Amino acid sequence: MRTRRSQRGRDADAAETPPPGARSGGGDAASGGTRRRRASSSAVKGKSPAKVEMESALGDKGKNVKVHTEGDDDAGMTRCSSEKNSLDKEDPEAIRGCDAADMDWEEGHILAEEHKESYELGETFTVEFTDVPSSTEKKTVRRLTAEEKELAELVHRVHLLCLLARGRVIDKACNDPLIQASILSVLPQHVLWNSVETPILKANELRSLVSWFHRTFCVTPHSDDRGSFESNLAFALQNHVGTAEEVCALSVALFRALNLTARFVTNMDVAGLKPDTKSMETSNQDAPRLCTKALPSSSFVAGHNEHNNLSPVVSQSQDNTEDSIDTTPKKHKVQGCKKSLSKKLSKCKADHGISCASQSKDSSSSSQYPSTSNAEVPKRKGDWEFELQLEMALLASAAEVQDNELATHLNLSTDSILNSTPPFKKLNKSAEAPCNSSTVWSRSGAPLFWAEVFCGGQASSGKWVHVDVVNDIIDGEQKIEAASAVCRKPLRYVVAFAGNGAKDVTRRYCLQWHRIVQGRVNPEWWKNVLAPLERLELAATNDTEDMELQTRALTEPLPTSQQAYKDHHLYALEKWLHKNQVLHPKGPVLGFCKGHPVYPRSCVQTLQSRHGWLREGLQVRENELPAKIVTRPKRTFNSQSLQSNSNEDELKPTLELYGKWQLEPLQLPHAVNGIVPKNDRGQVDVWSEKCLPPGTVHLRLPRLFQVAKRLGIDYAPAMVGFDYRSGRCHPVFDGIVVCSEFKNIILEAYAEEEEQRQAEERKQQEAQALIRWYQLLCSVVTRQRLKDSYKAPSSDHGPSGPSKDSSQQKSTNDTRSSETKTRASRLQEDRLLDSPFLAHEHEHEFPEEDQSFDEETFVRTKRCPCGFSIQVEEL
DNA sequence: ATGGGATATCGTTCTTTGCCGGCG
DNA sequence: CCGCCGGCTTTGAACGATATCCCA
Repeated sequence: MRTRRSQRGRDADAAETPPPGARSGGGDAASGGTRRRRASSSAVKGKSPAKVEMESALGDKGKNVKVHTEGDDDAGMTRCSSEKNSLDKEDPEAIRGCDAADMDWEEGHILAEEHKESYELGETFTVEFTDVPSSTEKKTVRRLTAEEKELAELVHRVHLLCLLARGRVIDKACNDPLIQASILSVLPQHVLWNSVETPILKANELRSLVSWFHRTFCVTPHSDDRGSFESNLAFALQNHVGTAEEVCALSVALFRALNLTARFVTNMDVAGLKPDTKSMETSNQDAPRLCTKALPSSSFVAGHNEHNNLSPVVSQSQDNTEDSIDTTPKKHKVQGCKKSLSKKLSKCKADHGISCASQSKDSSSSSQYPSTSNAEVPKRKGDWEFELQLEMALLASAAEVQDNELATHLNLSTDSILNSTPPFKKLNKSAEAPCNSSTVWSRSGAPLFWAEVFCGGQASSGKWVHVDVVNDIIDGEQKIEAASAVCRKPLRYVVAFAGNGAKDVTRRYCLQWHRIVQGRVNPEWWKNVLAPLERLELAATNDTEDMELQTRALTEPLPTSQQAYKDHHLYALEKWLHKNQVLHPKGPVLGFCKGHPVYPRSCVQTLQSRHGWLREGLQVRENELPAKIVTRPKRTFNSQSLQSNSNEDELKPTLELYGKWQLEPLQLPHAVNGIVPKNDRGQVDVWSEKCLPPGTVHLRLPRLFQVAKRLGIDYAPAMVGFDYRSGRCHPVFDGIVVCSEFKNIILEAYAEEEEQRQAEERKQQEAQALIRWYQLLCSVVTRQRLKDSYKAPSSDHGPSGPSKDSSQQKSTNDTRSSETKTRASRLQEDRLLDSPFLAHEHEHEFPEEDQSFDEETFVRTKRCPCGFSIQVEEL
């Protein structure tokens, strides 16, 4: 048999709603009409077998016939043709004959002879496409739409503003005198540096202070909100337990209480600028990571060195006896911790509605240690981190030591635990790996909050020093970027808060700016947001770090990856230049990347065609050779322009591009004797105000050309651009171009004419209003007259007004033989009288004795006892 | 694990100067 | 008769950006 295929582009249904199996034929993007199909097929890449059932015209007893088609046919087309077959089943011959010329026919094969017979007999058969989707094509490719991107950016911006506001709240709390005084009161004297010996503070002099802070305050993943951040801080201060944010804020308050210039700094954990496609699609896969996020991450860090417990109860019991060692058997504590962890895990999973096999495995592994050593299943990075954090949590809750000196004790105790739980051996090994700062952070969670203290005394020679009391790190600014990347909280916006203001100090912590710049919002917007806050911050800190940040911005090391040079803000590789870019001058070479010379980005010049520069009011100097010649996009000439346009330059397949250094200001012919220089179409192309011939002005007012025409002033329509409608491009005109000397005359005349026109318009409107009032009043009178004429008889039955019963109405009307009306007009009146518009409190009554009839004019006058009278013209 | 090249696909940019019939 | 206005199968091809895959 053969299946019918509609002509491409004719079958709108096929183009708009392809079946799941449809895919673009041949992948030729140039073929007309492929775009829409491509867009829809991209939703589900790959094919599912399409099955089409058809019923032949002649048969009535169904017998299925399978018809297999081969090759890469457009299933959507085939489907539509089969639909049509079923529609036109009354006369298959007619279908065959009617539009066969418009169809492409596609050969198919029938499997067996008997099937063919049954087809001829006209029975139901099935067309089944056997091109089963290959495993590689099954994967769904879901790309983000512009709308989703826009929404994500909006969320990103709002989140940024919220985080900025949050930072200011914290900064304000750090200035609270009560909090400052309180924290000062618990500070032991011995941790302070000798300010007499060293009047200028150096970073390492903060060491003992930071260590004391780190030992004294425990970090919890979350704390109860007590109404205000100040209250939260007070609570944290009282109990020596708080979130990383609160502990960090307390450190800032302490530094400020000690009269140091300090800022609260946060790496804003902001929602992504681009939607997270992975999280949108594969929530199941990411579920373990979600759980990881929900787990208390910050607490692990404190536990690394400190007596930090997951359970707040235990934590508090220790707070009271800070120097005592808990004598509870380790085993109990560890088991308690296991239970609480597994509880948290199951809660976390329940919260996220996750129920997949892998997770239940994770769950069991966390509660049943012997089963964890399932190393056959390859672990993902997230799982690995999760287990690592789990282990650290256990270590933290098992820890009984007070300070670093007892670390060996800690190792012993954890060893004993881990020895009893073989699955954790592997994890323990990794925990014993060389411990640099980034690995510490990777266990503890990303560094999100820290302080900056201004060290070195004078503003000119001083320096902001990174101080992280949560992790007991001083001057670790260079490690933050790597630590954040490991913890999947990449640096994007590091903002320092002081004096109720804020400042973006990302540059200080970011070594590879080009990596983070794609994740940041439009710099212009961000700059505008921060501008007022930066002024406040500057007033509070009086620092001069801008030079330092700028220097950092300009001295970024050369990236080692070639792709990093794509749109790098400082450096460029020739291979990554855009089509309309060129290196001018070609040098100096700053270095090499995989053998390719690296040039400064400032050497990259963007080129434009002659016409492109013309729009900017510039023209190419004489005798300048094009800086670059590129292939011109194939133009879609219509037949007419092909015929009329004999200019060979216009048809050249290449485009000559010129750089800024080859240009001069546009030189256009001057207006002479009040005549506007026009182009050969009798108009002036106004791409911008710079393109106006000298001595002319562009007046953008409607109907202005009529004024110019009336005054006999030379003018030219101003063509400001093109509009593409209905497949053609149309010039767009806006206003006129006239010589400057006529500007005022024209404008005055225009104003005068406009005034007249408006007066005329007003006059017309008033006249129109009069007419409409007259019509309205007439209709009111008519309505009332009709109402009266029909209400009078019904008033006999009571004051209920006109009856809605049409038969009754008719009978009453019949009694009034003197009034002859058509049935149609009566029905109309019924509607009018029923209208709520006519509802009044007083219903007029017109007794027969109060009516008079004028024989000459056939006008009956009816009078209501209330004094209202109405005249009815009787036909 | 990472970088680079190839490929696919989607969104954006560039292109760049009618015709005809109805109606006031 | 003249001028205005609105409706015409809806431009569509190239390019840039980005995601993904595969391989070294």
